[in-house]
Amino acid sequence: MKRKVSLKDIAQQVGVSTALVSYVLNGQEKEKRVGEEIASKIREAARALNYQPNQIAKSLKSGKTHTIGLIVADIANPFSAHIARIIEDEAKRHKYNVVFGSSDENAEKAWDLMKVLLNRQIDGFIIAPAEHAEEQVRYLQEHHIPFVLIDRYFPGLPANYVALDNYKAAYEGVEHLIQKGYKHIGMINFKSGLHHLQERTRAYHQALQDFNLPAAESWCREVNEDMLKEDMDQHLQDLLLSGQPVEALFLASNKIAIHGLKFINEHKLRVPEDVAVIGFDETDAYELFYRPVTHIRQPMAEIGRAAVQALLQLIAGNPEPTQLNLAATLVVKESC
Amino acid sequence: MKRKVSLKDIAQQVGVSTALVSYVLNGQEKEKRVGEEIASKIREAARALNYQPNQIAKSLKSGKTHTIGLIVADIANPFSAHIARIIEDEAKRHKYNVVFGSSDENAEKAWDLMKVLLNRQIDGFIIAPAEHAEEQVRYLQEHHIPFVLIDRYFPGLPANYVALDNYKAAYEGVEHLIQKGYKHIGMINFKSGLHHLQERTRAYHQALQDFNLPAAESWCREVNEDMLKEDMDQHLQDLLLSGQPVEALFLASNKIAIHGLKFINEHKLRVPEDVAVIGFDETDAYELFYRPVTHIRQPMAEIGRAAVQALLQLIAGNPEPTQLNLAATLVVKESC
DNA sequence: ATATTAAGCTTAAACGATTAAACTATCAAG
DNA sequence: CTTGATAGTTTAATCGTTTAAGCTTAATAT
Repeated sequence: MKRKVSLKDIAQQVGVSTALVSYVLNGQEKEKRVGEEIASKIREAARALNYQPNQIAKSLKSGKTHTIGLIVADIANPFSAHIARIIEDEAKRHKYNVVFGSSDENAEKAWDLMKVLLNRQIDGFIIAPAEHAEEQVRYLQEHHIPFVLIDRYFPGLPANYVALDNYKAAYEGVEHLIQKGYKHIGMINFKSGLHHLQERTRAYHQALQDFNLPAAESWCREVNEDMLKEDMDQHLQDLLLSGQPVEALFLASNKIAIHGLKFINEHKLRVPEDVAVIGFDETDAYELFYRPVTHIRQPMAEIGRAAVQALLQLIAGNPEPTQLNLAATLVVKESC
Repeated sequence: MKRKVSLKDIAQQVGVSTALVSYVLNGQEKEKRVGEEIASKIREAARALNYQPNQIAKSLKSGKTHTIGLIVADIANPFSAHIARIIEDEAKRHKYNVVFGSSDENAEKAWDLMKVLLNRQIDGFIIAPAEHAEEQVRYLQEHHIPFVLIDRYFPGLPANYVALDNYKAAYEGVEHLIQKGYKHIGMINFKSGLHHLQERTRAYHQALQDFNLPAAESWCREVNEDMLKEDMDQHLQDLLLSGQPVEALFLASNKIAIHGLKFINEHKLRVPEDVAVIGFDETDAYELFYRPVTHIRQPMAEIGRAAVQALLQLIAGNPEPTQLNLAATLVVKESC
């Protein structure tokens, strides 16, 4: 790589010290009263040499990198990709960059990633924490490193977060099924200690109870992320093809829903006649399924923007707590 | 943020110079013959203080950041997200990090991004170039900045790239339709000057000609990326619902295919009876459509890995040219 | 006894920028 | 003719590392 043009080169060319060059190029010529003539010579030379400041050097001096570290749960999930993009855009609006990592729902990997990003002196974090990532959160707090959690948080561990009101969102979803007249309602969720997922299950149970509907334990199933297909097939078999199939199914995430819809296709079940479906999050699949799927949509743009804004506040030294549980939207289509 | 522990702190604690600390922590104690005792004291102190080297300072010194700049065309497209993830993983295997940007198919934005990343002293680029990005490529060449193009390249502009053999891939797709007995075959592609897209159209025409099939100009349509829905609806209306509809449709990208499938759903057309479909790239949609969609799959993992490996070669100073046109796989399902 | 070598450590410059402090020249006021 | 202010510039330290070169001290060879 051709050696880059530095302040020194400009200084030499114009015949001044690097200090002057720095002042001029940072628009401090007034405060530091740099001579008109010299100033324009410097600007001229900078342009001629196509000077590009070395951000590494700048960062070393200032301790600021104007960079946000983003750790998402699984970049292969469109949810993560979408929110990453929003965060990138919002950050860019504020002249911040984003560097990325995916923890793949693995606290260990998330920890490594955090270390790597910290060594790169990022100014703060936006993190979708994995299960068992409490220690990580505490580390950040103890070291006074600005961060905002998104999508998930740990109820026992006060921290800034921007998330969904998962209980309310799920409740409304189940309520919708109930109002449509379904009585035997099943649910599939991830088996996970993550609070935001548990809230969805809690809402499901509560809604059934509030409306005095029958609730069999066997109607609420949990699948392992790492053997999703096998688990899904097993549970769907039980729920949909057994002697007493459920009439409606609440699928508590986009990945779960995708598998569910595939299963339904494969077994030529009719939606909503054989089984009504309601999904969570977004995926092309919902619109593309032969009967577009009613689903619970998260306010992605709001989450992303609020997270960036909260983080930048923190970085600026403004410790206003941000703890948002935003509302979801029920998108009614034809699947129930 | 609490001030971080530096080499100096360790040096002070142990009572030696920073040089020794640096040697020990970089495993040069043998070459630089550091005393056994001191060395272990240094390691001890480093652990006790939880020393994390400041990568910014390291980079400033070495001129290396161990970071690859990745510019994808549109991070919202699963194609980009997927390849980004593969590149990230592969880079990580080689102890490299990846910083990201999305050009949103806009050469201007790509240029800005490149400047930003360059100022951060990334060691090299992997770029999916936007249309009209030739100047950018030339800039990189002139400045001897290591880079590898992916997915697309400019035929007139020799550069390293890892891409698909789009002509062959598309030809095989159309050939498949022909062998299935379809005679009136339409195609929808993006209106774009990008070579890789044009190759798909060229293959379509050539295949029809080679097999002596009728080819009406009006069967090959082009849509604008920025008004995709409107254009698609218009053309699909013409192709599928006119007096003389086509029997089969080659949809030349995942986004185009998704819109196409939605249209087909909305208008209750039967696949493949009313219209056979073949898609390009990957999307959940293909598996999820009520009749799983035959499609042309790109070897994502190979592309990503080859690109990283080629780039690291370049960075290491090894100027072997890499110009790969990899083969696609025809994934046969039930849509034709 | 003297030179040589090796071991074990420190010094200081360098990377590229920022910035407080010092310096010089010019001019005005007392 | 001082003194002081002002404008315009340079000097040098600093951020946290790396690393060539230099410095001791002790051991070994001649």
